[in-house]
Amino acid sequence: MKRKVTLKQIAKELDVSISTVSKSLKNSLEISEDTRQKIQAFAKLYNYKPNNIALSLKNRKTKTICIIIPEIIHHFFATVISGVENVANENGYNVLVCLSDESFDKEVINMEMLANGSIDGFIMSLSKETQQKKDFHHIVEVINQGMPVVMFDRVTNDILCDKVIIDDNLAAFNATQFLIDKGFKKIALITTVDYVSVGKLRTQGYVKALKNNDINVDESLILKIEDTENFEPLIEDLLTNNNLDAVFAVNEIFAVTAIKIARKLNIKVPEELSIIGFTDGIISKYSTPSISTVSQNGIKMGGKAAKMLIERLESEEEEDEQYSTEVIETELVERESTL
Amino acid sequence: MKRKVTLKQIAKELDVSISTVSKSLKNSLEISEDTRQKIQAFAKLYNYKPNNIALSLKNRKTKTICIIIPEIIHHFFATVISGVENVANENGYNVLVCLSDESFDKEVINMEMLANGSIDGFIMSLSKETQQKKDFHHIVEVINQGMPVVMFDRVTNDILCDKVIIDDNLAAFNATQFLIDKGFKKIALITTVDYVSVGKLRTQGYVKALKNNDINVDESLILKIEDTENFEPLIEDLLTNNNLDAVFAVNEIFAVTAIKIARKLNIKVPEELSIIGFTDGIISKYSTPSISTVSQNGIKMGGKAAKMLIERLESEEEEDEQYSTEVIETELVERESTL
DNA sequence: ATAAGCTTCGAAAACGTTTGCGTGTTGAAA
DNA sequence: TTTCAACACGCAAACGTTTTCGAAGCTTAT
Repeated sequence: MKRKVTLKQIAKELDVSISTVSKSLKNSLEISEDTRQKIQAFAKLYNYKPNNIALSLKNRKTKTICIIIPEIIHHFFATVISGVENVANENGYNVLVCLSDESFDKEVINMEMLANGSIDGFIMSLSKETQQKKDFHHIVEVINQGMPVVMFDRVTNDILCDKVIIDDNLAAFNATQFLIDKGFKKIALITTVDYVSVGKLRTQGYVKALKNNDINVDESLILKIEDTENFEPLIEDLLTNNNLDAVFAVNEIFAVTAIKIARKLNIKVPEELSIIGFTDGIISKYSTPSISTVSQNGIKMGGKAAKMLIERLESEEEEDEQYSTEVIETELVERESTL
Repeated sequence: MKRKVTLKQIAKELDVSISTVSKSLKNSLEISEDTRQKIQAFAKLYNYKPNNIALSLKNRKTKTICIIIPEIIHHFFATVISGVENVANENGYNVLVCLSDESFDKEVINMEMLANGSIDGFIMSLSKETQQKKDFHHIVEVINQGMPVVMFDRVTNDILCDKVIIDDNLAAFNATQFLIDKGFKKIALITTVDYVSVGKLRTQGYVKALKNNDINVDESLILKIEDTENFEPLIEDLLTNNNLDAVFAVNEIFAVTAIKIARKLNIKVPEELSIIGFTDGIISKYSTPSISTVSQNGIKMGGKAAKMLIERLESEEEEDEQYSTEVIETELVERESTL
């Protein structure tokens, strides 16, 4: 087992100074052709690679960015990571992944732990708990230290920084309008409780679409699901007690569960009930019937977030303080669950 | 914007030496009560946190482990990451995620890039291309440098290191036996090409179960799918041309696709055809009918891998060279797709 | 032969820590 | 008054780089 070789060891072995070795390896003209070649050959032989940690310390940048997400097993977040990884790698950055598990404390701990020079910047989506508490001091602190933060998907207006989102309101509006255009009147909404920013926005879009078409907003058709809840009975009630034309669900799980329950109740999808979901994940694609859904392109979202972060990192020093919010366009993917 | 405060700055401000500050913050008895308190108060006020990079350089350990996986959008790998993250965090480690995209080159680049002090150890699952080429020099090199590597799921016997796997052969055997016990004779297998280690093992388990029960192994019932292939027509042929009793698929996608095609061909699942999948992901759970499947506990697998790696890191220097292979037990989850 | 100008290299600082050891000051004991 | 601990603190090295600057040694021109 041969440990990593350092400049110092090469220098000693070849009886030159450390600086000569360093310069030779960077092909500096200061060093004579002879010594340069000799040193380079030796370095190659021993497979010299500069120590990244030392470089990080010297350059005060780690070429590492951290992405903090609530859950990695949500397909959407996995795709975002994938997008981040892509453009990060292209630019020579590594990606540290932290999971908040929807917990405020874990989010805080992670950020504080890494804000000490370990990484160059954050990409993050807020945990539910953080959104509920509306406590963002940890993020403010990090930003105040001069570390750039890019928020995506679950963002907040209380923080000034770069953001990349989809227009949840508009996307939900469009999905609802799509159903209305099919001639449906009794359209139910299965959504999350309001403190989840995206859930709230999607609810607003749904309501707006109904109102725009002079359809009465029937609160009993709006099912707000608490996170921990066993929601299947609730959906079953919703489908049983109302003679619905269609359902708009703000995520895949709700949508596919609605389908499952419809089947159980002998309600034919899409013949008797159309269903639209949100998030174009594996479930929507492979469900039978496959689910029409609002596709948020996670890869694109992650890629954009990484790009914004890296640009801010490289531009450096200029302190734009001109934060921007990018909106990733969504797309309605029509599949089998809608007429 | 106040940049991070360092020992040096505190020292200057309080007119003491750097070492006094450092020792005070570590509550060293060398320093008088007075100075200690003064310095600690000052440090707290300015929210001093030691620079991790500097510590990493000094200690020659980064408290970061890297997990290299082929794809993050595969639910199984996402759960493994989740498991790794859990126990890593518990032990004060961070997790760097690298995606090989099933590419040999990306795997090599990632490893070489990080083997220079950036991380303390690797957890990895081989890319398909690497398995095909059987070129593991990059892994050998890393290990030879004294950096521990733990392989999981897609492993190879050509490398000596800690491993955590499931008994793919046995799990496939059990799944097949389960179908045989139901009285099925014509059992098809939908699997991957042989160079994917787990695919090969699962195929072997299937064959072994048939032979064990004196059932003729009909090669035309074994469908080996190339990665890039458009496999739907192949599965359709398989289902059309054979009057099958059951199908064993080595992953979720194959299983759910088989269901989809069966529905299209008006073959009722499970009444006329039973289907068992592999990997207990969301698809299996939310598909209709939901899919009976061999569950590999990704969380457990990742957790175990992280534990093994960290133990090796902390034991340190002892150079056990006693590598072990942990087998995570699988479980057959019965759902609606089997009689 | 000497000054000037290259070429070629090394010393040292810097990044931010930790820590063994040396040193100066104090107080008390002799 | 001298001596000697104990106490409180600073120096400096080390981790592995990069880079500025200075200093040799050599060649060339005067």
